[in-house]
Parts: sequence; structure tokens; C-alpha cells
Amino acid sequence: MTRGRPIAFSPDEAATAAMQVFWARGYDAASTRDLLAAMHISRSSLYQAFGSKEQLFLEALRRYREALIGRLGRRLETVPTAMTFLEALFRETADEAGSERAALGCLIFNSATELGQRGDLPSHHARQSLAAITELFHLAVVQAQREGDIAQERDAEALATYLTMGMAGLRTLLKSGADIDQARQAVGLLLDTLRR
Amino acid sequence: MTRGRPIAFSPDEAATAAMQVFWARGYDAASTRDLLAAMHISRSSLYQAFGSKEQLFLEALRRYREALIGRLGRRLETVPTAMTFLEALFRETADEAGSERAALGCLIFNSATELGQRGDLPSHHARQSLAAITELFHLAVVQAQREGDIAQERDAEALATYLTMGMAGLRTLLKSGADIDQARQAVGLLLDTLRR
DNA sequence: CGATATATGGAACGATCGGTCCATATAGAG
DNA sequence: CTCTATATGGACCGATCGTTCCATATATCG
Repeated sequence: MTRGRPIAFSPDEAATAAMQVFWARGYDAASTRDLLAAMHISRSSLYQAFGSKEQLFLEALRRYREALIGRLGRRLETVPTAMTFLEALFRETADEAGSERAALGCLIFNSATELGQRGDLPSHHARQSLAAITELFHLAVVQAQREGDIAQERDAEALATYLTMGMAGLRTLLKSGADIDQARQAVGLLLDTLRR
Repeated sequence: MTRGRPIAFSPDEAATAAMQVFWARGYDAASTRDLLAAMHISRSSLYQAFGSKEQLFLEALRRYREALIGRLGRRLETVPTAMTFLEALFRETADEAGSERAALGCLIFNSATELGQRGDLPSHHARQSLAAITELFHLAVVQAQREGDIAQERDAEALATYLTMGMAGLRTLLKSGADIDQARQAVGLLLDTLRR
């Protein structure tokens, strides 16, 4: 079937490595040389397989988003109640305070803040990814309403936006070195709003 | 007294112009050429007067912080109650949704997210500036407690951190194109927490 | 008037950027 | 085996980065 020399690396692993570089350094600050080193491929292979730095980023962001939303979506189905899902998610994030993981943040929030105002494809995809997070929060809120943990008459869309805002703010706090007590207290107040 | 050729520009105006460039483009993305064009001075004058791009940024951030904190602090003293101050601040920010002003964001939150994880001077000053915002919120919360709008037994520090988190999240929402209704609803929920 | 000290404009520097190009390697097809 | 098609390594490109340097302009001091 296929002719010519076969690929000598796993595009999957390479894309994952690229994702980690974009995650740690940001879109602009991640140089193609950084990416090549992490992906363990040559410059030719990068451009052959992914086209450009921009397209590679879109692929990396897509993978991150699908992995995150997929993982959280599955967890939402597994967990006893949607309310415990939301509580655990925010509390676990708060507990990252001070760690290297906290300094990394979330690729989606990182990208939304870095690229939010540009009009290019990366900016558009970052916004869409943020919207996907809000959608997931919306699912969780609606489920919590069904389960009786959030009053039916409350606006699920507004609560979902509020949770996205809270997570974005929490990520900012963690990135600027908030300690674990500060993060936990702020998250506690955030979650109080859900029950009212 | 002084010898030699006198300066031909206002360092004050030049620093203000630089601040606006850093505000709009971010620290890394603001090139010295961008800065020179906005400041209307020559490359030599920039390095003569400010030393380096890094020092110029520190000066710009300092001016922004002092102007912001000063303005808000004065407003807090002028306004009828601290609670109305907080409400007006968040509601007015939400109402920026969709505007160019919203796309700009706040230099302090922008810098905290861009530089939060680096160990250099700009990073350190960005964190300090974020802490200054939390301090202002703390002042407002304590005053609101004195004025009877927030219960005395509530943790003023935790509420201050919560407000900083909320403003950071709101800025992120605005940067990623949230519309005015979303922003207003999220802010409404945020402010509900103050009264509980 | 020099003499001196600072400011300015702009050329130039080495480093790094994303991307291209080409010679070479390596597979399958006939 | 030859032919063909794709992959790879790495030199190279022009653009841009922050910064330095130097000749020149412009002020004050004696």
C-alpha cells in the first residue's frame, strides 16, 4: 500500500510531548526548538507531520481539551452526586497550592488568558475550550439540580459561568503563589454559593 | 548645577506610554521597538533613562499599581459604604464586557498570569501587586463589617482572597469574550457571597 | 570663548525566532 | 536488483529580539 520510508516516531507521543511544552511555557514562549527537543524528532519531521507551530498547538490543545473533558465527564458519571464531583474538583485544585502542578495551571485557562484577545485560530480554539469547560459545569449543575443538591429554580447557566469564573480565578491565585489555606478558604466560599 | 545636554522628553509621559504598551501586549510580547514608538524617544534615551526593558516594566507596573490602588482607595473613602464600593467595582467591570477595555484587562492580573511562575523580578513584582489588590479588598471588607453590611464573625482575609479570585476570574471571562449578561450574572452570584 | 558632561539618533551586534530546502536514508512495489 | 515515494537530519533563510556603541548635538561651567 504505502510507499516510501515509514515514520520513525509515534505522532501520538510527539503531540503529547508538544502539549506539555505548550502547557509549561505558553504558546508564544514555546519555541520550535523547545518543541523539537521534547518531541525527540527533527525539524523536518515536525513540519512534515504537523505543518506549523500553530497547527501543532491546535492539535495539542485539542488533545488536552478532549482528555480533560473526557476524564471529568467520566468522573461526573461515576461519582455519587454531581455536587460531590464539583466539591472534589475545586478542593483538589485548591490543594495543589504551592506545588509544581499549581505553577503549571491548566492549558485551557493559560491559553484563554494569553490568546483571548487575538483574532487568530489559537485564540478561537482557546475560547472554545473554555466554553467546553463551562458546558461541563452546566451538565454538573443540572445534574445536581436533578439530585436535589441545587434548587431547581436557580439559573444553571449562570451558575456554570460562575464556576468557570471561579476556576479561572483559582488558577490565577495558584499561579501567583497563594498558599493552601488561602486557596481552600476561597474555594469554600465559592462552593457555598452552590447551596446558597 | 547640572551639566550636559538636558533631557528632551518627559520621563513621566514616556513611562506612562510604556505602561500602556505593556498593558496591551504583555511583558514578553511588548518589543522595545513597540515601546520606542509609543514613547516617542530614541533607543539610546530609553536605555539611558530606564536601564533595560525589565526595569522599564517594573517602573510601568509600579505606576499602574499606585494609580489603581490610589484611585480605588480614594473611592473607598468617598463612597457611602464599602459594600456599595465593592458592588459598583464588580458591576462596572462586568459591564465592560465586549469592549476594547475588557480585552485589555488589568495590567496586574495580566502580569500575574503571564509571569506568575517565573522567578525573576517582574514575576515578583506582579505577585506583590496582586497582593496589594487583596489588601485593598481586605480594607473594604473590614470597613463593610464595621458598617454592618458584612457579619463581624466572617473571615475578612478569606473574603478578600475570594474577591481577588473573583476579579481574576472575571477578567479571564471578559478576555475570552464573555457577553455582558454572563458577566453580570456571575458577578451577581459573586456578590451574594458577601452578604451570605 | 573653550572645556566638559549628558542626551540623542541610528548603525550594528550576537542570539534567537519560525520556516524552508536539499541531500540522504529507508521503506515498499515491480 | 531498480524505481519510487516518503522521512529525516541539519544547514540555512530573512526577520526580529534586547542591547551596545559611537559619532554628534546641546546644554552648563570656568
